[in-house]
Amino acid sequence: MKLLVLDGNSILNRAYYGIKLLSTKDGHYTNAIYGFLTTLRKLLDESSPDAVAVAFDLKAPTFRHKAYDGYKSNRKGMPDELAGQMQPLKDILSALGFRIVTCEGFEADDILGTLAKKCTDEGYECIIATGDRDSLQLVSPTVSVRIAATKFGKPEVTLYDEDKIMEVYGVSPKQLIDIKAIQGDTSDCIPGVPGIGEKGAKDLITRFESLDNIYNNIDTIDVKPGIRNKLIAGKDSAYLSYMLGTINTQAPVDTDISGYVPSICDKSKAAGLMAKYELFSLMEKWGLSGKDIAASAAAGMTEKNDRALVTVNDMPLMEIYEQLKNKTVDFLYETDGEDITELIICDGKNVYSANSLTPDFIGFTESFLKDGSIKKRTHNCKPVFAAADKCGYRFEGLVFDTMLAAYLLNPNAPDYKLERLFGEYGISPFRTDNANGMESFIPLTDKLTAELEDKQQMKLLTEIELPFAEVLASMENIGFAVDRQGIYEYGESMNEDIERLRKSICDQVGYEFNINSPKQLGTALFEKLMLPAKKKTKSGYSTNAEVLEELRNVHPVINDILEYRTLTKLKSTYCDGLLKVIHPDGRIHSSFNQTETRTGRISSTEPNLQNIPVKTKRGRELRKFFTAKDGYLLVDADYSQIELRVLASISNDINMIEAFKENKDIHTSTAAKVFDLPEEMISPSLRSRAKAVNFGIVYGIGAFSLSKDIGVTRKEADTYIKDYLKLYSGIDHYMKNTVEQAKSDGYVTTMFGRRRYLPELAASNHNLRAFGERVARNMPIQGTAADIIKIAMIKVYNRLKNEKMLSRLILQVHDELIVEAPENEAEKAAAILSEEMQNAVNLSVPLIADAGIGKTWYEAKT
DNA sequence: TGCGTCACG
DNA sequence: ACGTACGTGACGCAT
Repeated sequence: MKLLVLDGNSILNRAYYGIKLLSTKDGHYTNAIYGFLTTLRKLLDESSPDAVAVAFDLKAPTFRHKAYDGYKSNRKGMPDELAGQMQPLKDILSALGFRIVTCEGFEADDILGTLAKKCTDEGYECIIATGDRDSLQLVSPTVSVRIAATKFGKPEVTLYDEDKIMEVYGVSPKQLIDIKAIQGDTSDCIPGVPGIGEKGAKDLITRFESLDNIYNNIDTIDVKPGIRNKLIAGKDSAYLSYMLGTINTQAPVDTDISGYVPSICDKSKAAGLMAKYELFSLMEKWGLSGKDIAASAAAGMTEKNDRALVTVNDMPLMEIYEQLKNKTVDFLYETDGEDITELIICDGKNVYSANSLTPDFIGFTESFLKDGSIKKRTHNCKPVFAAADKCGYRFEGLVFDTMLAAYLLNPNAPDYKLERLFGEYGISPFRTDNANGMESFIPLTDKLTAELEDKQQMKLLTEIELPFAEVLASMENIGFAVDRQGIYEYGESMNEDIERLRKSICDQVGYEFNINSPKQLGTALFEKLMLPAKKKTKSGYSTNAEVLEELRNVHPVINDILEYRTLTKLKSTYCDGLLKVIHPDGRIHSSFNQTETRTGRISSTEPNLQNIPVKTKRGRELRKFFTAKDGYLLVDADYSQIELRVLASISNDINMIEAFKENKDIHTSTAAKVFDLPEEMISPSLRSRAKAVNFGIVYGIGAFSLSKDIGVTRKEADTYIKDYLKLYSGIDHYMKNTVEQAKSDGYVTTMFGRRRYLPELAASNHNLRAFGERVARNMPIQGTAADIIKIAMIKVYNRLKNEKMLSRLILQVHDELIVEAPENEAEKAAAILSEEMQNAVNLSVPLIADAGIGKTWYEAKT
């Protein structure tokens, strides 16, 4: 018989602090549960015990042995985010078949000790798993301790047997109590002998074996007089500490070890609970499947899945098409990145499948996709739009997309893979043939539809995200023409300068090193050259531009390093990086991700075309190599101050609305108000301070950061903010109101109903909560602006198609749109672009978007 | 793989 | 008492 005993509290604690906060979409924290269960799984796999007991402290304050007032009084209570995970964990453990042991008046440690002793008495093996080292004293030839920690989200277990303890501590397990009796332990309020610490205690016990030995021979042992005096003075404390430090082995718990053999796992209950807490990755590890979730439907926990679908084989594809006309269907597909290679279509009863080997597949696919009378629901529609676009027709009749729907319901999710969504929404995913893929997909679409309707987000899906996917697909297909030779030569032209700077820097430092390594650079600057180090990072000195900027006048090498950084960044990320992704057609086809950001913006990857340099002269040069193809021009328009205009509108602030209605320069206008000067008196420096405040407001602001940004004292920055919020009292009111609302709802929304859940607002950690409050203030602004430009893009895209123009949208950079237009269409495209951008939505302030035209991005950007 | 850094809105 | 503005992606280094 082999017993595994866990110290539940300490393992839960380690798991909590070892894994970043995870939470379900409705804000329930789950990181500690996750960590505990992965640790337990690892322990079971490693030691295959016959019986398992999980010991927990009871909530009530507990005292070991006789009451002692100071005992554990300085231990902080556990944070709410952890406390809330305790009961769900116990429920899951019970469902998995494990027995939980608690004991009034005794700590988990005592339960471990009691069960370990019983095992020893019975001749059983006992494995203790715990997060802290108090239990090491229990180790014996048949009792081992496994110290469990969670590092980087992964469980780590270290085995401590008698040899290992001797190796690490140089004493036997029992002597650890003697050491602790002298050394004390502040976290457990064990006083020890005042004045003797870890080293002294260890030395004494190594030499004299035990506390008793020391005190029995206190006058004769070979120690310094100071130590002897401290020992004599601390004798009572030492023996009290010995008692406090000794784990009780007589706790009144059930010591019938056979009673801890796990009972049969209640699979549906366990699966239901894991689904409830969205711990899908754990389910597989615990041998639970989608069937178990389905089984938990009986308990009302998850969706039941009892559709009977009929797989239809051998029907000619065109007959299938006839069958589908005017119906609403669900379909799933495969692509090779270019064409659609497989289609599985279900009309609610029959499942039809076809692939590129089926006769007439291409013709069927086109008929099916472009027939708007067939209403379609799918998962991840963008590649379908892209495939249709490549074949020269439009994909029509799309009414639902589970990927986009799930993103709208919760933009915080780790991904939107179908498999994960089946789990999250409690639907059996684990049957593999085509028809049964549908059996899962149909209830998923039904469930997501109901949730979107419940949250009034259906319009957001059908009027924004679905048509927007088509726009993105088109932009990806078209791509952005570049001057390959130009980029190459630009990159080559930097080589000399980079090498010159590298030499100069190494010369000045005095030895050769890799300037690209922040670690080596830190050593060179702050140890070799002895420059004053300002900030530190986790792994050493900080060497970022902000730090270096302050050292500019301290040493001439700094200038060279800053320039070296700029040039190598341009070379590696932009020249080398872009050259790698130019397609044979001479164009760059970035991917636009529609489900990546928490705010509703899109992101751009491989390459990222949303961060092409513009701020510095040298960087901006790169934009001369982003061009229109022969006979075409680029048309570029960007919104002026869209976020502040959105803020003015949603906060309904009269002063800011007024400023925008009069089409004033908002930063000058703000400066005039905050500094109480006429607008003509506003210097560039005052304007730029006001600009920083305006930005800060949008980001959720703090006086410290603002002062750092604009180089004034914290107090001054604080005054600016206060004055600002007094002047724009509507904004002040709106910000307070938004945070309050977010705290009661658990989420914030944009003007168009896009949501972001903010579990951070419930955190007890001050910084995390403050972060949540800033996000609450920022997301509705950034997100509404993102909604608006999406609407504008849909309008521009359709207008260009409807007017039978050859001009096409090719890029969006958050508040900027670029169209590639035939030379003779450019003026008209520019007019359409600014018109549709300005009229995309109706705010209580005007939206302004000015367009520019040029052969390159550099020229076209106004 | 995580970190530090830096490019953009 | 505590740390310090929102949202992204790519690169090179070090582990």
